[in-house]
Amino acid sequence: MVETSKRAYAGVAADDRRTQRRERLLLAALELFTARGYQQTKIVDLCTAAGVSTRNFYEEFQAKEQLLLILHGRINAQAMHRVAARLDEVADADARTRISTLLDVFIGSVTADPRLPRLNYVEAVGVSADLERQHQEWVRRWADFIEAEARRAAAQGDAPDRDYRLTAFALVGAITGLLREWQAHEPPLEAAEIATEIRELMFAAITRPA
Amino acid sequence: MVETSKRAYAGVAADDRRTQRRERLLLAALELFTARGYQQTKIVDLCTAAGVSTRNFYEEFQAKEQLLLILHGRINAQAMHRVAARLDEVADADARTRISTLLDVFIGSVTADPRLPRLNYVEAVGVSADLERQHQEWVRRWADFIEAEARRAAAQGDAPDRDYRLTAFALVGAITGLLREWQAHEPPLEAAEIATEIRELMFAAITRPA
DNA sequence: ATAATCTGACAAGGCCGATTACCACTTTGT
DNA sequence: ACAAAGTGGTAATCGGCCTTGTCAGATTAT
Repeated sequence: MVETSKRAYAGVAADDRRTQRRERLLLAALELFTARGYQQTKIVDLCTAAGVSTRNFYEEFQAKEQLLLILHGRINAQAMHRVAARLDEVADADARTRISTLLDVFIGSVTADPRLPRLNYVEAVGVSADLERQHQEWVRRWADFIEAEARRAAAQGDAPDRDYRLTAFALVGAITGLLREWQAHEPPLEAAEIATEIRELMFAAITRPA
Repeated sequence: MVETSKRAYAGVAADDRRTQRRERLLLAALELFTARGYQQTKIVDLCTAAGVSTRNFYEEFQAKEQLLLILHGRINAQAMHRVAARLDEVADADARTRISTLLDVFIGSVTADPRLPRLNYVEAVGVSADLERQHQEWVRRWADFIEAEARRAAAQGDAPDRDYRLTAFALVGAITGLLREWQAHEPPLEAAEIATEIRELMFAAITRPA
């Protein structure tokens, strides 16, 4: 498809320049998709903002949707990576501590930049079947995560022993909904209050009598 | 813009035929938007499915988006109307009964046809600024509703006296998330189980200690 | 220095779909 | 029955934007 370049150019290896262009295009996509909307963003706009030519665009990506898929995946993957890493550090803490940690890290990761929840919970919705599949896959993973914590709490006697599948889905929805609201609400909501609300809600949901 | 017709035609008043065409177009829109996706649905597709000409389309609507706005508004309005009516019937019941009623009616109304949640929670997301505004407006109304029930529960001593604003938003998100999952999940989820989960979650969220 | 190679800007081609002009046909009032 | 008015389908127009071809200039190896 794209020929591999043979030699360095402008002092930088060709591959390096290509990855730089990729990143600049992804950056521009995050900015424009969330500012004007995904549909409203034209490929020329992306290229102008990224400082590359339309020709370059097609050397790196097949279509606009690919940018959205990559960004959506990255945002989720980065958040999950951070959460998992942090949870490892509190491996043998009690349920309440672990759940608090999980949520603080997640909310912190996604509210660091308002464009992140905007992209994931607004712009990336209903775009294509592929994107819907990817969304569902991530919802499943997050639900697995929450379910595992609930089971852990149950094993420690802090929660009843029951099926937490739907509870996990509901909690993912609650988080998503609050973050979608957060990035659009006027006047602005406090990220810290969102985190508190979610923490209390999740704790109540898990410890409620079966 | 559109001239008012002066006299009856084909045995039916012109206005009647127009409203019939409107309804057929809206029906076709609900079907096609949820089956192929909003963006993928072309105006000619709508006209073919509804059995009207493209000419007729522009006599009734300014643009495709208007159909989406109307459908989105209708689905919400109808659900809210049913919920409100039903809640009036149990005006002096206890908090638990009222919340159960609220949720059963709502979930029942929206899961009666899988296309409804699909349209409202997938296809109508991130389409335009107008639609986002309308979405936010409905989220606000539903949150008001839930908040009012929570306050009522607090007044009856069934829940602590605190600020329920964020809890209400979170619960709207939980419902939305579960319904979005419901309409896409393979194998299918049971609407009744969704209703149960939401009921217990909401009850736990409201009665949790402040 | 020069040929070979690579790069990026520009613009033209081409497609798709929204919008409207036209016109043949149907219905109604006299 | 006939003229006036209303109607709806077809097809042509129009514009936007994705996609790729071209070419002049920059860079490198010999």
